[in-house]
Amino acid sequence: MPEKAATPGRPTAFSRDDAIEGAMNLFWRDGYAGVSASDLAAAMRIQRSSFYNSFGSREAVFLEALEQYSKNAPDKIIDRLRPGEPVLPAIAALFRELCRQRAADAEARGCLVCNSIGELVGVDETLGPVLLDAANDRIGVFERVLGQAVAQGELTPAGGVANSARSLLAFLLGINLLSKTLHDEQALWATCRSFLRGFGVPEALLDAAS
Amino acid sequence: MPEKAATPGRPTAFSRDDAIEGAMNLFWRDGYAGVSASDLAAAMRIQRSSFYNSFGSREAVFLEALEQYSKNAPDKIIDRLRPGEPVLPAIAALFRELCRQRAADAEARGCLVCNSIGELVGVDETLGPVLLDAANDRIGVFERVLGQAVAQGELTPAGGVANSARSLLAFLLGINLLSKTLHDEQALWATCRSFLRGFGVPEALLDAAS
DNA sequence: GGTGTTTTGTACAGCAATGTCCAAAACTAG
DNA sequence: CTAGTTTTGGACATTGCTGTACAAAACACC
Repeated sequence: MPEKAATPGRPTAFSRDDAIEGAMNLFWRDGYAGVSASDLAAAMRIQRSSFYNSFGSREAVFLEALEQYSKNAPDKIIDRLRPGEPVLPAIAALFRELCRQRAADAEARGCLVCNSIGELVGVDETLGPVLLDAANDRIGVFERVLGQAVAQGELTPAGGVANSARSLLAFLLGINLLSKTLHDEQALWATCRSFLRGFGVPEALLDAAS
Repeated sequence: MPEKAATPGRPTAFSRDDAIEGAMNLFWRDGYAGVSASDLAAAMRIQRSSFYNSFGSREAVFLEALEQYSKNAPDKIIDRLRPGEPVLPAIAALFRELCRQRAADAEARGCLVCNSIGELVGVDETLGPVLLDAANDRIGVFERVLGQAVAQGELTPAGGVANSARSLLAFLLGINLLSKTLHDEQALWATCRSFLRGFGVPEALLDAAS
């Protein structure tokens, strides 16, 4: 029961969740380096002192924003896949939904995680490894579900499951980047179809996802 | 004959080409926002005033650095393709060489153009459109050579040449991003092979490129 | 050697970001 | 009402970056 926890002291004048949401949208559009503590405080409509008091640092907020982002990311379709469930329709649905969301974003911000990998891996001492782990986790998930697909007879990847998983992630990263320059949903989806066909997804499943 | 052009006035105490090269390496590793005019001047081993005098702005140097980068980029293999020449071996060679270069980079900086697209498109008023054009140009080149491949009977892309070109670019962008987190050359190449196989490149050509 | 031209070193003022500090405010518990 | 706790608004000093200005330096040409 998450009632108001009856904390002592003066209550915060802002919703923490809304603040993180606002921070996430800023990072998403302008990147980590492009957002200052002042920007964050302004977006949260609080003073900088309150910001430092409640969050500690830009870094900490970024990590919370990343978690917030991951909760609503299109990839959840894959994460939720149970043994026995068909895999390929979920993969097709993932890309279909991705195209929808990326094209619907008027600011064409792409994917927060992909953007951050490009910006921070190898550059930021603390955040870099976090994003590296995120990438590797995703490869792990893909390997798992692709293994499941093979076991269920949906797929026969010639180069092995591990390489298929990595190439799937590479294309996913790429389409997210490409969505910054290509805003037409149908063109994005047609591009994904082209890839997925070669990947081994039957035409009928692609049609079904359309 | 590019002799010393016998200019009037005091000669510059630094090599402009070396300076651009140094700037490029900085932008490559730290991104556009991560490099200040002071950083650039320091890397060029000149004063900031000389920097402003010779280059004008960070933006101008970045554009020159981009051109410098493009001259040595792995994609040149494709640009140089002539009508009549086989296309698929060149594509395989492109990715093979890409894996080599990305894995050889101890700093794992990925691709300058890809990084910059992620950082600047939709964010920077001036540089964003430049990078957008670069992406579209690349799609154009891919369309052209894929059309050539079809005409020469090397390939039969089911979804059409345009979508194949875009998916090729998407994967290229993705593998460049992925190379920031995956430094093993063989793993990268195996990932590319997995993609290229689905793309329609015969196994024999992939073996030949290895 | 003198003149004209361009780079160089140094300095300057303006601006924005950072992190910290503190008194006042707003609430809870007793 | 009082005591304890936490947030808030505002202020502070520090730092780094920006763009410009200017005199001195280093060259070409005549």
